[in-house]
Amino acid sequence: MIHESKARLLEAALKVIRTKGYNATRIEDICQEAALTKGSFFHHFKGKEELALAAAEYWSQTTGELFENAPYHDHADPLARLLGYIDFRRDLLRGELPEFTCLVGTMVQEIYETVPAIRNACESSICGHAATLEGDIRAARKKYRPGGDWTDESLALYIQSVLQGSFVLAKARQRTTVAVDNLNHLRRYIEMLFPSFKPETGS
Amino acid sequence: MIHESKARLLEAALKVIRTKGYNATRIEDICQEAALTKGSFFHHFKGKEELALAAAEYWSQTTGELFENAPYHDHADPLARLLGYIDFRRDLLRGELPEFTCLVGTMVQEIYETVPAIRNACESSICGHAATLEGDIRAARKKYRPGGDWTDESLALYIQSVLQGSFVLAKARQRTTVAVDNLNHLRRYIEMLFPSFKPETGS
DNA sequence: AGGTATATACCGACTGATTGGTATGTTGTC
DNA sequence: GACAACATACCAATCAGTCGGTATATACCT
Repeated sequence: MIHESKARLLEAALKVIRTKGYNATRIEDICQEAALTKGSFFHHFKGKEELALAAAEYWSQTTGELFENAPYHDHADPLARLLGYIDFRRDLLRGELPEFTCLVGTMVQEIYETVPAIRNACESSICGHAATLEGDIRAARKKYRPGGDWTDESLALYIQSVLQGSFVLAKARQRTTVAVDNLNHLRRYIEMLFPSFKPETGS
Repeated sequence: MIHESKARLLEAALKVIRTKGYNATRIEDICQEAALTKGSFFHHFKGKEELALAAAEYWSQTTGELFENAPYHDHADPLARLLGYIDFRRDLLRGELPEFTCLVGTMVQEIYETVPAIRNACESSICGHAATLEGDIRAARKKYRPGGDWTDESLALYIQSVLQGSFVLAKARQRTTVAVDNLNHLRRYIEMLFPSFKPETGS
């Protein structure tokens, strides 16, 4: 089991980095947010970069669990599961921006050229999550045989791109509505990609 | 007319910020890139924040001109112009990442909560650019009368979101292919949104 | 033409504040 | 007493911003 103070530091890191970005985040900001001191911080982490790696790992795990346990998996139909994922993502767009924004998407923009280790961690996190959608996409394709020249992977990554872009625009506009509208566009696209699919009644 | 050294500093700022992000960019990095000194920098700009605002303004202007003079405006059909824009954006995805990546999209992720003035400038830049698409979208809608519950503005912003998200994913994967695939998905979506449109022959 | 005043453009040494990281504790627990 | 978990004082490096100074150009006066 992970130590409580370490978990507090990681939670604090998520909050501060998602708010101020990685580079502007001072180690003492995180300590303050976690109500601990630098002594404790450097006891648990070698330095800022190791924290970022741990935070990305922690992020992958916690969000992974969130999506694993999400209700959209209950649909019998694979395409319904995929659309359910979109709806679930849309429902997550609540509260303040740093609460629903993506940690690794924020970090990778800053360090993609300068800190390869963090970039790799961000890539794993994003692409690993995208990969969880590929099974349903493949199954939906097999079932509904849609046309079009695209791969399962490219659609999964497209979905993630729309999400990441929605966060950027939401930050620029300081409003959530753009993100909601975008997910509605995305949902419509996926529905149109599978014209032979008839949506179930109900939510 | 803008002073040559000031323009050099702005160009240098674009390059460095797009590579390292805003916060990690040191004023001396920019001076070095521009082959000038801090004395010159502080002669032209009050400080880092004023530089960021000037850079955003400069970015809006130069990219504005690029798109104004782009060939996609030559199409007679408004939807062909919109699709031409997508193709044009796809053709821009050449060279190294910092060369085709968006300055203001990069900056806004870092400072959206901490520097309102820069955030406003980024919002203006992105939304101002998006607004240049709305005319063609509106005209295409009038001409082709598509169904669906969406607004001109939301589609324009969706297009920008896909672009911004593509940059994030491209940075994470260190490859351009994701971005190209995404624009192909986006193009397909727009084509499907307007089912009564028959694409012209040719490019 | 010569002289001088003023402003712009630029240089580079310096400073003060910040901050990542360290070193040295102190406390609690097995 | 040994070690983990934290605290605190401190150090060294970095960097935004300052400041005094130089070079060049233009304008104005005599």
